[in-house]
Amino acid sequence: MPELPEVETVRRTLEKLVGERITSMAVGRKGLHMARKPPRGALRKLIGARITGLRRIGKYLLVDTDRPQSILAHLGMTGRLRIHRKGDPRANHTHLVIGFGERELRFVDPRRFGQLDVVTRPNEREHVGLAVLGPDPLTDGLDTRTLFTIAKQRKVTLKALVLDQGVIAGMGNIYASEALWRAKLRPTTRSNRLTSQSTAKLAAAVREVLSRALDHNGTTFSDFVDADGREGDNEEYLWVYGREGMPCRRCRTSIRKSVQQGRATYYCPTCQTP
DNA sequence: ATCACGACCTGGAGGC
DNA sequence: TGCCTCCAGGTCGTGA
Repeated sequence: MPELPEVETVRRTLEKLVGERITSMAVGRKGLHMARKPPRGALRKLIGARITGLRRIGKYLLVDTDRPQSILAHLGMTGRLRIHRKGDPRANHTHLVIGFGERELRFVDPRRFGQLDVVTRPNEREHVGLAVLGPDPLTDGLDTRTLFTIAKQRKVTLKALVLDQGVIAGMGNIYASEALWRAKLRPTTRSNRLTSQSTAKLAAAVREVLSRALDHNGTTFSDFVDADGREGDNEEYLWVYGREGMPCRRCRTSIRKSVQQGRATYYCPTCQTP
């Protein structure tokens, strides 16, 4: 579900929590899979703290408090962070409930691929998930020269290159297909074969695809919603993802689907040249 | 060192 | 209706 535009959409709808004081903290007993279990003790110590800001780094969200600690969240595939009223029925797979008087922020994740942790500022970047992240295209920009240098050093497919969080933080499977279509590049092409011109196109395409999706509040393919429960509108603007057999929006060729590294890739066999 | 693959989970959709 | 198989926005550990 959540790639950079979706996580940023959630971040924006969570900003209304700034200034609120944490009055309760309930940690589910079933752990999340990735990182170890959410640190129950460290989370409970934040009762009484006040929210001072919401940040996003790649696909990670940071809930800053007026203490040195921040809550770190990653939504994995099916994670949701939503604001509820205290009495609302609690969904299955609710892993964390942060109370703010009459309101609650709930983290729900059926597949349990998400992550929850507590990090200490200003060393939050030492967290294993954040330490490896490359530039975030929307906050750091995406420098063509840097991307070109990395591409030349490696022989991964372009699909794998743009999905690598150490290369572009925040890219995911939907927008990887979208960006490569936009840049007219074949997903199976090896990164070391990129020219500086095509790298520039790719960098521009990445920025464009992500900011456009953000303008539409993200893509709801099956179940993404923001913190207020609203779906994103970007699905109807997708160029290739999920459009197998439908005409390419540039050249009318039938869009193809293939599987790369176990993940669906969509591309146009005519205008995305190998 | 680099790369591709399977594992980790649950639930929804579609076939029979 | 019910059972089975397949598929899913992410990341990490393994083995080649």
